[in-house]
Amino acid sequence: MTRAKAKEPRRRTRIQAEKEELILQAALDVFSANGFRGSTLDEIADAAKMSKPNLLYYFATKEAIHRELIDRLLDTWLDPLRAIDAGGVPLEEIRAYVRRKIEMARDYPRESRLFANEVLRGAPHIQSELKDLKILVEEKATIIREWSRAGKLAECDPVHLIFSIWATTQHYADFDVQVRAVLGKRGGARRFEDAARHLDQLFTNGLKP
Amino acid sequence: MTRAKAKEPRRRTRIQAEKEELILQAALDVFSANGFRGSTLDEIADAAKMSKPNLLYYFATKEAIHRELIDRLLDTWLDPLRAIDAGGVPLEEIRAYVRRKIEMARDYPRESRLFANEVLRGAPHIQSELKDLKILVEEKATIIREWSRAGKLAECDPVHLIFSIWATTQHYADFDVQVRAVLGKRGGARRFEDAARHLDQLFTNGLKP
DNA sequence: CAAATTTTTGACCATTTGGTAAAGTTAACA
DNA sequence: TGTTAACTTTACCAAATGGTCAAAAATTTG
Repeated sequence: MTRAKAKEPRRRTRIQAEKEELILQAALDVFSANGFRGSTLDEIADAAKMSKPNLLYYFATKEAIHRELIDRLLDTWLDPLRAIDAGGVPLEEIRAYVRRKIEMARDYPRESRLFANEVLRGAPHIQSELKDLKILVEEKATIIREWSRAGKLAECDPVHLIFSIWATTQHYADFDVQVRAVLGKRGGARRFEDAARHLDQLFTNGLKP
Repeated sequence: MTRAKAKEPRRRTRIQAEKEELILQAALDVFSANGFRGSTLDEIADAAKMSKPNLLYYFATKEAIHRELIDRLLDTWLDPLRAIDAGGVPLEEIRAYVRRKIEMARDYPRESRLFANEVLRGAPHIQSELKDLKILVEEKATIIREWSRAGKLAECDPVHLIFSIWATTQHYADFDVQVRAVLGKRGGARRFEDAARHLDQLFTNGLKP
């Protein structure tokens, strides 16, 4: 007995899996560059090399595509933060977190921009996710606060510290055009290495000579 | 003799000045929240409480409104950076720059978001301005490099340091929704003060205990 | 292979979009 | 105050937009 009722939903076909992935990649390009409202189904369909009705065969609405992208994004976006280990060496844990975040900015710039776009316009689609985020941040902030209290880390506001790490690292994805314009030729491929070295130094020692 | 030729352009009327300002304020609200492509003339007209054709009497196109906003923005946006003084006390100059930038994020969040939106989507309208920016950054980077060399400041990559200052401060304007969601009640009004204190500490001393 | 199912297409639609034309209304100045 | 220029409105347009539908083409399955 393989399938009892005809009404039972068929399992996803090979074509479904392939085309859905194709669409999501195309949509990630378009949404991350133009934001939700600034993107059109025609653009996404073009980028995915299929007709608009064909695209709408796989995703019912423009919102549905966007939602799927956001869901996938948030799933992995916070992994580096989750990985902060209360049992580790405090300063090393922070430095490793910064390193992981800058690697994400380098490897997933479109995801970073998708998220930035969303938050910039008031996070209309991720209100509930922001609550989870708050909980996670508070958990890690407590760990960092303990570290400071124990003298393993300089006195600091842990939540604002996390903001600073997000800001400095994601900057290299979100403001990439500006970063490359300012760095000029020098910015070619080395920019993420240079950034990583700079941030490591900054977060560790600051600027006091 | 008050005006020689009839063809000579009349000077701006009171109504022109008022309405143009009204439109620009409305457009700043809309563009900073939705980006250029995501904003509509109808929305801007609504926000400015006038009809769309009336709005187009003052600005020929949607682009014209946006351009005027961008021009005004860039005019003052870089003042804090320009103010860095080679003759000042190095660490104090940097700290003062951070302070000025966080004040701008607090007082001009819409402008910050307008700029962020523009850069996020590849800076299509400010290519030439990015060149000026590069020149200014290089000028100030040279100063900072000298300070480091003279032992007045820790060794650092000056350009990436400027990026870090931009990122950390503008974060409070661009990601305001997220910042407030994570801080919760505590974030009410104190968030900019707390951020200023935190950043001062971070950029001065880093995290090493 | 043929039937059943999935995928793709082309033609279409209502709404929204940026923008125009022309006539009507208000304000300024002589 | 009357005329001229500035301002505002109404009605409108062509193109783009998100989305639908039915039929055709391709694929899977018995």
